[in-house]
Amino acid sequence: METPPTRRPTMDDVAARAGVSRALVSIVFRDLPGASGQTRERVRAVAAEIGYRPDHRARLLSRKRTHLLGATFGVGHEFHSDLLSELYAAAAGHGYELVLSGITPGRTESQAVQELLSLRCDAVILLGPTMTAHELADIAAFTPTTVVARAVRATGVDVVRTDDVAGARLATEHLLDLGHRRVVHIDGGRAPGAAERRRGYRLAMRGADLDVSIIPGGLTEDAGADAARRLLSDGSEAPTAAFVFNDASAAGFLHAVRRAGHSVPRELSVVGYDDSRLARSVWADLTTVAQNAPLLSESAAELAIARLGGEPSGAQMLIAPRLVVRSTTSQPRL
Amino acid sequence: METPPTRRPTMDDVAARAGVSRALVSIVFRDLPGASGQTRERVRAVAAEIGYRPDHRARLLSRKRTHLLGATFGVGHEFHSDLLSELYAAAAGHGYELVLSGITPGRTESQAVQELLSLRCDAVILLGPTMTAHELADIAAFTPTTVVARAVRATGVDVVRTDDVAGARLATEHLLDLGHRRVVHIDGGRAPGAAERRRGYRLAMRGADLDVSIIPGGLTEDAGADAARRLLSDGSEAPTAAFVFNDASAAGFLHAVRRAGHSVPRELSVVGYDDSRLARSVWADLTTVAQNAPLLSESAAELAIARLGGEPSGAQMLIAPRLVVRSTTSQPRL
DNA sequence: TTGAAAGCGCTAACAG
DNA sequence: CTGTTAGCGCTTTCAA
Repeated sequence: METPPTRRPTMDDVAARAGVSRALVSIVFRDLPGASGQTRERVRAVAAEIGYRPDHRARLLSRKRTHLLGATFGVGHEFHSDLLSELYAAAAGHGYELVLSGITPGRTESQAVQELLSLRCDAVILLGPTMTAHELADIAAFTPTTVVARAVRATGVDVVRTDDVAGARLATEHLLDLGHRRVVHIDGGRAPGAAERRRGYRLAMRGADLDVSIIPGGLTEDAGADAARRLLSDGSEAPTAAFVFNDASAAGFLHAVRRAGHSVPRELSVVGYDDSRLARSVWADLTTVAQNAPLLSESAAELAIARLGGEPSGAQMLIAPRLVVRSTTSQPRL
Repeated sequence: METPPTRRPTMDDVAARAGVSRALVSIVFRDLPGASGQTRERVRAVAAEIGYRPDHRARLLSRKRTHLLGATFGVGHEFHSDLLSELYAAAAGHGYELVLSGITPGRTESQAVQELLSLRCDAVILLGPTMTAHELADIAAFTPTTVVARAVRATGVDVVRTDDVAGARLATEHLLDLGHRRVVHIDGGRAPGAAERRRGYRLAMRGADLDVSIIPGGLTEDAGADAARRLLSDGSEAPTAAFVFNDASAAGFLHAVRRAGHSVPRELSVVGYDDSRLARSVWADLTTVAQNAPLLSESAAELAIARLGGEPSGAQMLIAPRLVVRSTTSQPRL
């Protein structure tokens, strides 16, 4: 076993040892034309021998374009993780590298973005940012900026997001198609996407000439459970189906409903939103609406890169979601 | 609104405009002694005015130590997310910066590590790596390496992990303390940690002079459900409690048991492992064993940094887990 | 094909 | 307190 060298080998070391110039080594490592096959092999062999790896920092510094795509994401946010996986693939597919910057309770969105900017990322992709349109515009003034999964209009920023109106329609119309007539919506209050989902629900109900009934909800299991309790103790005519803002809330809702002795889907059908791990669990096995993570990511990467190519900004791209039918929906009991 | 400049301002621009030397600007931005309060203010003001931000790449390149801590993690891995949050805090607390490198289906562990190495991170922290001890040793030969949440012995690498033997004992003894005597363990096969958990279970049972009964399981809900079905259809005397390898498997187990008409915890107590989101859901509300993510992360960061200070490698640090009692365990029915 | 020279934007070590 | 002088390890001309 080799003893660790005091200094990591540099391109010069490789060049010297291989008996060529440093520029040549650079060419070989970037797979550019300008070196004979023989030379290439020799250079690579020498590099491997002395354990040389190109220094990323130096490379970035000397290039005009860094070919770095920066992405901020919520650490622990399930959906962001899905997006990141695809983003890695999309970036690589376009010859870019992805640099991550996580947002945690102790690390603000702004800090996360600043890190990416000081690395001189060519463009930044922000997953579900919560900052103001103004702050976003400030960032976009210096760096091509693409926002994913949030509806905003800010000068200079591109937006890619799921068509939540369509998603809510999909969910609601699924219930209507099954024959339900009294369908309620447990909403997400002021959460991002909540307004769109209410709208989609309303459109579907009105389209079928049915009464709209929106119950205040939230994003958590507790919120869903609360809504269920209120709904069940309500004197009015009981609904036969509910479309809930997201999976977490739907899970709480589901649990409370079953707890109260009602059978799902026999007495009440339930649809969630997000297709999260929870929705897929054997217990919930929830009918839900899935966002198209691969397409969202691919589109975001493409938009960002297009901007680098001089494309004008301001795109607002809507991606269609799809319905995932599981076991919490069925025809209403006669 | 200002038009975006063609070229980002550099330290020289700030220096020129503030009428000072570049070195001074550098001092101001690094908060080093050697500049008057007045000068500091003026420099900062000018910098803000022309929109200057220090260039990270250049900074890294010129420093001997990069003060970068690299971390690889499984994108979408819930527990890794917990660790990352804490790692960000721990790194910042020690004056280091954290660089993330994600592992996805399309991006191997090795690629992820290589990226960190080519950024010249001072040290790398690998969350639950699956590579061989040999591969780990190869990395550690060049860069201080700390492995988190996996039991390995590789020359040059430090390891921080949860004491799974203790965790399994905790879980089993909780059941014994409640008065259970027929306690089975649904194991995790060859998964990391499975051997330790079997061992902890065995120790606890033998310590109480009880019969050991280990049922082959796995890591998924399906595996847990399968194990439950096998257990229930088994002719032998039914157990009153089960300690399951992890929360996912426990959830599947739980569901299958209830499906079969048995009441949890009245007829059968269940304990999981991990304290995942699933365990906390209103539905499962699973008694489980929680790893100490903050301490794991803090320890990993400290070990890594200690190594940079010349500390010898090879530490094997065990962190104590803790029991989280929820609603799936109770005294056995009389 | 190859080599020499000039940066990229910063930090570091000294001399004023 | 301030300025000068070297690099850090690579890419990028431009000539040979």
